[in-house]
Amino acid sequence: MYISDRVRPSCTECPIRHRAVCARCDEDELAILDNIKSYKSFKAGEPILWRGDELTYLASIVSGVGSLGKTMEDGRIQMVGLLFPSDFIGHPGRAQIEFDVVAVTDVTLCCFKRKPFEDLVASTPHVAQRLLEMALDELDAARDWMVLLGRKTAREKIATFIEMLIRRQSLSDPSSEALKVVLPLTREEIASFLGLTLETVSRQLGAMKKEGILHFSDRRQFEVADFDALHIATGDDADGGPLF
Amino acid sequence: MYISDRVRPSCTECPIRHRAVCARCDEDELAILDNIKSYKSFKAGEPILWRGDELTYLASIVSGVGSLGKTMEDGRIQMVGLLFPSDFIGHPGRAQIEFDVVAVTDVTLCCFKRKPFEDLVASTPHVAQRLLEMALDELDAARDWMVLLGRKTAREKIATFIEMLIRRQSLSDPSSEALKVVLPLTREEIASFLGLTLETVSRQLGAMKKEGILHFSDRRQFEVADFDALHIATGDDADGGPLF
DNA sequence: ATACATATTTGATCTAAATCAATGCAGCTG
DNA sequence: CAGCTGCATTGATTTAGATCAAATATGTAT
Repeated sequence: MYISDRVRPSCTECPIRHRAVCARCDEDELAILDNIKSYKSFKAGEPILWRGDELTYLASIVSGVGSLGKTMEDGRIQMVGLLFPSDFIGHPGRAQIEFDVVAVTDVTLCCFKRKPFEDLVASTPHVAQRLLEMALDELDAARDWMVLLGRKTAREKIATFIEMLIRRQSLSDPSSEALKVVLPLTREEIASFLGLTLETVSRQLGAMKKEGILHFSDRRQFEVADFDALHIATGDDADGGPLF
Repeated sequence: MYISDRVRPSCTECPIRHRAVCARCDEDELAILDNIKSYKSFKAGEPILWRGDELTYLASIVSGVGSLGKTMEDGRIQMVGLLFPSDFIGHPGRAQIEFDVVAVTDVTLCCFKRKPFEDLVASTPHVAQRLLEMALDELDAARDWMVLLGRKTAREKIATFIEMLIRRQSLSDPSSEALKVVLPLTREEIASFLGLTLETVSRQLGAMKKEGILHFSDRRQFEVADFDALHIATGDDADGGPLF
């Protein structure tokens, strides 16, 4: 199975502190980060930030899964990203956030005070470069997701989503059995992520179960029994770029 | 009408050289950039880069309009961005490009040799920071576009697209009459950008003409006669974030 | 002008997925 | 254990937009 080494190669380094950012930091820089950090926890379902909120902190996810999304005036929701451990929240250099951040499962964040963090970015070129790399990875991932939203069928969306979950799960826990998948999201949340409705998600998962591609042990837990069929169903070519 | 000052505020500065990157460069840095730059031109319709191409240059658009997109195995195409003057092509720190770049109109690029450009980024913190800002702007724009692709109706997509064009046109040419729009794209290209088919694009434009929202002087040129109606049709709230 | 290629419009039909509407199934709580 | 409450499935129906199919401009080359 294809696992990208391009997506946040540093995310298993520096496991205790703030993995995403500090990959190349020396002890002095780590000390600064430690000084301005604090941990915060959120229960599943709780909003973390709302569109337009003033950002006094930037944060990186320590544990749990969050979502980044936008709600339209009439209530339609589109998720634009899932936040896994080591993912970053907030833009250095921006005082506001443009999207809603919600805790999907219980979430723990490592928060950095914005002002001193930005000072560190300004005075430490390799941190700026690391953040640039991360932003560019996310930009590519967002664009791949645009292809999914604009052109893929329901089946292809679901298959792609499952492949992405597998990739992210084995990245954050390389010891885990690769083909056992735990869905952190409800059908409705999956639907908001894929630009579908919850019924369509349910039907497609049901169909893939009936076809023997997935073996469910529970409504939120299954094993991929036929990875080739799953991959073919994504509509991507063999080495299709990594999504998230 | 709402014009964002967040989108590339520097794009009218430094008009002769390479506006996007050099906003804060001093004369020495500009000299380095001048040294490693060269101009290249492409005719409308020509491919500029293909997915997987080795990048020996990074570039910024001087004139014309380009597109960034991905083609699926079976030929389905999704554009993931339009490239206007001052937009940047290629990721510093990446040897390959993940998307197809095509000249939509005749295009002139200002190309920088990759290696020395990356050296400049590494040794010049404010350039890295500028690139980070640009990447984060594009990331927000890409995410807003995900909302469009995942949740908006055909009508909303078209209206949003026209608003975006107005914004970009008046950014690159503030003297232009804001509500006169020249479509640089064919119906088919608009469709690939919006996740629609060309017939649907044609029908929606036709309907907006009949409803008096747009006055066409030519198939590729029209005036927005009723901006409020257009904005309402986007489905965004009043101060809806800037798209591209 | 004539012919040809390329965009565009317009109409008729089809279909994937949305919507509407129950019903089923866990995990909790009292 | 009975009764909620919040997911999840399943079925019937509708519909926005895709697909299929001409017809009509527009532009360019001969």
